[in-house]
Amino acid sequence: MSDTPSLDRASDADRTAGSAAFSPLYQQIKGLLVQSLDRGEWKPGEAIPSEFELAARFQVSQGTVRKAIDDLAAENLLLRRQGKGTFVATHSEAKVRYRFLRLAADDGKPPVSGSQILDCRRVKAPVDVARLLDVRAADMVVNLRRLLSFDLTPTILDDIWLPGSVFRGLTAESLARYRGPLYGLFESEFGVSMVRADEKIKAVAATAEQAQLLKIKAADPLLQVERVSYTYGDRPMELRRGLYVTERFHYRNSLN
Amino acid sequence: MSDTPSLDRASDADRTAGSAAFSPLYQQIKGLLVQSLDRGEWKPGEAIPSEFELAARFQVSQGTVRKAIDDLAAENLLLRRQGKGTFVATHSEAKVRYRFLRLAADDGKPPVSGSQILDCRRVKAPVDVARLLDVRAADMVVNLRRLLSFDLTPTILDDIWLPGSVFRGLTAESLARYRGPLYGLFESEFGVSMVRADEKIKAVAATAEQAQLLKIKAADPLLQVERVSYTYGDRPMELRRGLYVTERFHYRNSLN
DNA sequence: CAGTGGTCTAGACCACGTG
DNA sequence: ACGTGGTCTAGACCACTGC
Repeated sequence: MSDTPSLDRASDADRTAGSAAFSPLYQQIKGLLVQSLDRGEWKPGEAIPSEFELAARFQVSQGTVRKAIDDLAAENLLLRRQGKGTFVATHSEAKVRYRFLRLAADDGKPPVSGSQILDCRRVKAPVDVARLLDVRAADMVVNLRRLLSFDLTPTILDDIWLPGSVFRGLTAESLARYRGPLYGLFESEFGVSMVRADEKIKAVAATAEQAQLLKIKAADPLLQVERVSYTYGDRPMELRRGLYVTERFHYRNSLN
Repeated sequence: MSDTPSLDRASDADRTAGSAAFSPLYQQIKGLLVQSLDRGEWKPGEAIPSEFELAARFQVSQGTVRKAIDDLAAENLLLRRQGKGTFVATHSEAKVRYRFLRLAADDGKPPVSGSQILDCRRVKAPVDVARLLDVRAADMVVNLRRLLSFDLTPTILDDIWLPGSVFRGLTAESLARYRGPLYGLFESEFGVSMVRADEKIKAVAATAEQAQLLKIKAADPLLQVERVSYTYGDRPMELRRGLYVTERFHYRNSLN
């Protein structure tokens, strides 16, 4: 456990020579911290060891550990709290949920939301899904369909795909029992933390079936959002295709 | 010019007492740097003084200046280039343009783009525009409408509003002559650097007029993007309402 | 070779949260 | 009172760029 991990601490000669594998100490520390997060050494919501402890473990100065943590905090993997410690980010926090739930009411009032599971099956991965989730086409995936309502109005129709090898035991029943964000369930039940996601957004016309579920008219405009979510180490863990009714809601975004 | 700006350098006693106006030195430096950027002391694309020069000017250590610059680089106001210096970000760089142009081709090929100015007028600010641009309703604003084509296909219909006091002398003629991104023109001709923007996105059905301009059918789905852009100091400088045809293009986004 | 930003270290002190 | 992260400083050396 507390054996010293091997750092490519280049000698002065190595660095001068510009060895190919050179990378700054703090980035190597960063990698080791992500590995620890990935293997669940510290769980979401828990505190990680103090900067001085980590400095001692890795045999570097506290300042170097600090720079590694600064980076991970900027990437929202960790959360610093002055006087208390540094904590593993979790989707239980409102702040994190907000990063992944971009639909907001036009009038600004936070809506009351409800979820209805339509379907939950295990199937062989379609080729497009397999490609995006980086699994083989023969592999099993979980396909989950649900309808989210905001203020009792059907608003989001989600079609979700998950690698079957990771999400064993995920059933419509366990989902129906669970209250709260799906990503919170993934964390607590399957040890999968979503850290980052890419989205592709289009405007489309509702099909008859979609319109019926969302209680709108066929051919009404819908926001189509295709999301690929990644866990530690940039491994894709979820493909989500959502259709949003944007009559009284909008997708908010910040360009920085 | 080189007179020492006044820093609220709290005495040890002040800091212990927890004076209300306390803010870390590096944040004060950050503020001073933004002021210099705002008043055009260093123009987009130019290098700012070295860390040591700034440290001498502000009477702080180089490390403190570094932290201020780190923050501004993270916010994309500045751009560090090892061995060369630190530069003021500019919309002439592809990297910056990409942050503000989110529409990408589904097949990944970068499209050839063209712009057609439909209209450029000065009018009294409508109330909603005045509110978002933080100007009085009696103030004049520039209203600019244009049609962007990607690969010769009409794709974006923009309705742009700018504060008239800042954008004097902006005419359809000067716009027609200009090649390149609008934000580049704002920088070079009006000294306005766009740094950040907020967007609200919906799916809507095209009106007959919109459909005609975009060469689609009436009621076809369109991506409606309302953007407020901010310059240094979070001052709103542009309201842009865009309608995107997302038949062969999509709006890309990253959730971090 | 000189100048720039990048990394790493070490130490002092402050602010915050908890006993 | 103690331990945490936050700020500030000072100095050494590395990597990259351009003269």
